[in-house]
Amino acid sequence: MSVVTPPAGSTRAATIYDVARLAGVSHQTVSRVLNDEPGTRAATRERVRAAIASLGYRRNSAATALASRRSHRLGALVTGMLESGPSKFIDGAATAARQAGYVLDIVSLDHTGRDATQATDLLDQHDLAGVVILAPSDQVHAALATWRPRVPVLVATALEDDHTDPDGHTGNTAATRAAVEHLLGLGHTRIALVAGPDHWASAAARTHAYHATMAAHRLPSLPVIPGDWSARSGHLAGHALDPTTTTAVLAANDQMALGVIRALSERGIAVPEAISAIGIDDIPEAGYFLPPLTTVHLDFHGYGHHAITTLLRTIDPVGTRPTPAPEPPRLVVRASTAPPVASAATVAAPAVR
Amino acid sequence: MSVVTPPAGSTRAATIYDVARLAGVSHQTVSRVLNDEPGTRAATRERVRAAIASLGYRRNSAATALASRRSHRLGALVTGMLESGPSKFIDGAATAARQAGYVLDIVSLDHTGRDATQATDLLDQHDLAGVVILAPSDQVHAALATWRPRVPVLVATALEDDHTDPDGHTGNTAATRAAVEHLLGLGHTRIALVAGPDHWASAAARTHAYHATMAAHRLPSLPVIPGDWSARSGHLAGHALDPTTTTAVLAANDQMALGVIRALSERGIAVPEAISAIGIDDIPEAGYFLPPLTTVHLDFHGYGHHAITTLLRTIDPVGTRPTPAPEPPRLVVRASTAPPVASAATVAAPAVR
DNA sequence: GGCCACAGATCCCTCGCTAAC
DNA sequence: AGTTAGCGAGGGATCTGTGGC
Repeated sequence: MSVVTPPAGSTRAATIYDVARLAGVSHQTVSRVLNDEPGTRAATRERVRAAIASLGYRRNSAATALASRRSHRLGALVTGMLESGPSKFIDGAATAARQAGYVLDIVSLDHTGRDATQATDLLDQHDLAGVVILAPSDQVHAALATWRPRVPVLVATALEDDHTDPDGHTGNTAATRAAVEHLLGLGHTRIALVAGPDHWASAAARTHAYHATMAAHRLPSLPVIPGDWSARSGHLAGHALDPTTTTAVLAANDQMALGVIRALSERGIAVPEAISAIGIDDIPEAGYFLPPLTTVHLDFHGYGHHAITTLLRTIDPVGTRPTPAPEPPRLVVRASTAPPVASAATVAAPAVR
Repeated sequence: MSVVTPPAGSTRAATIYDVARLAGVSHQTVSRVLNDEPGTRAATRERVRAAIASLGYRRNSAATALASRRSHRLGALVTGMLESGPSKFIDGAATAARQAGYVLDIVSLDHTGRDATQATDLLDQHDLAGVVILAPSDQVHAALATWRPRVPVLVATALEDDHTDPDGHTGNTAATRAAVEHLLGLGHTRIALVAGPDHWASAAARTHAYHATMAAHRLPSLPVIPGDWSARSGHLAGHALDPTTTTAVLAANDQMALGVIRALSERGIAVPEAISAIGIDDIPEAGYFLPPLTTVHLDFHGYGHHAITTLLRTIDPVGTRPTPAPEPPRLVVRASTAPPVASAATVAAPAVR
């Protein structure tokens, strides 16, 4: 891990004036060539291009930004980068940004929203063309409420999106519904939820969707078992589960589902024979759990990509290519779910076989 | 997922000239106050501060960068953001950058090094103070070979680091050695390796360390089983394993270890009773696998943090606080490893009990 | 009253580029 | 196609006021 510093006496970087002199044109002509503006003869353009190449000229984006009052930088205010969802989102966003010739400035924030002011200061300061906020927490929302950004802002995973929009923009609602209905379809009626942390918007959306789906099928929700996305919290939840009143568990993400399965295994409760377990997200490892986890695939990479292109479209309506829509949530049935056994567990509903 | 655009007629952002007029001083005085330079009376300074606050002034970083030829931006050229290691590394890096008042510009690159030129162009262009490269692949290295950056560059996870430095800066060597020696200590001698993709520097380092550690103990290496970091490839590897000549498996990361364990379970081979399995990385889920995975914890977050502060120290030797060193790799013994059974498996070495 | 030293504030030019003429 | 004038800041030289002798 060593730092390589460029040679100290390295010559000053070339400017458009240097290029202009070498090509025998005015600096404005160089500017025109750089920006693909009309008004230069093909021959001139070629001469300029050659000069650019021979000098190794790179445009100075600070000067460009200053003069044009535009920049090719996008900000991303991010919470929970370590979670698999957010990190895939960022990857998709960074990729989309780069494809469009932008860089993504990452400003990470913890979920408490502490230092939110410092973060928004940074964003305000660094002349960005737009900002994507992936701040799934209420507290971050609150901390950001007073912020008056000067550039277009896209808030991904906002609470309201998922509650009001039946399609669930970030897929939370649709994914949760798919999971619950899969269990319902197998014949389960006593379905427990291990929820994500309340203050995360997507956790709240999933919890909400669980209740809504159960209600839509005229089934009572079971008391929600709280979790914090981690396998550890799923493990705790799995120990708290009452196998006499529950035949299936929906964990709000795959990591918690893993913890639940391990807890049940410790208690000698077989999955899926005694209790079915299902997750949400479809992390790459989910298919290799014991048993392989039934879950709902979510296209976080696509959401990130889509967020950036959506943002870019309002910044630069003409220059932005249409973006492929993210894939809708997709149920992936593996081996952790099965029909309930006709046993004491099915207290309320008559056993159907 | 909607874009909020600031009111169209929003007033032009305040400049230092506006601040100066309001405070009744020259713009240069404002500049001094902004940069905490000496030479302003306390009373004047307060007046300027008040004007700044009342106008909501934010300095324009493009103008600052242009005029001062310095920026508060760091670039990160990143490959494999989806892997858990890199994403933690970036989180640590982004946090460290923000603490130092910098933002991290992420430019993501796929591991083939395709588009490397466009990526380095982006980096060259965006007047950065320095660049961190987390490009663990040979191909990226090759693509970058022709790049002559103008700013200090820190290459994390370079091949040579791990091979020449016994401490293994990124922990690969030390972690691998710890894993192998743990198995050795349990009495295993027939230890197989499921390797990461060759072209990743850290995979190569781990493979190298495996051979070196075996050799140091005068034990033959077993043929290396190739993998690609994924649980899927671990699963394939687990099926390829010969249980008659192998008593333990080291997987180069935890995901592959998961796949191996699942494959062995499918084949009716008990872990750890028949074959021990160990991973590297200690992902948060590792403790909840069945059985809980013995692995080596790696402080990726710390590496990222450390990379940035190391880079900043060469950029701004005085202004950078000393950084806490990343934690060294640490063996985490859980339940997937056990002494070998005295059976046919121990062909070469006499069974020790 | 004149001279100097010096902090405190100002003036002008510059950075590299875009935009209007 | 070229000329000229900014964009918003920083850097150094320069001016102003104060106090000491």
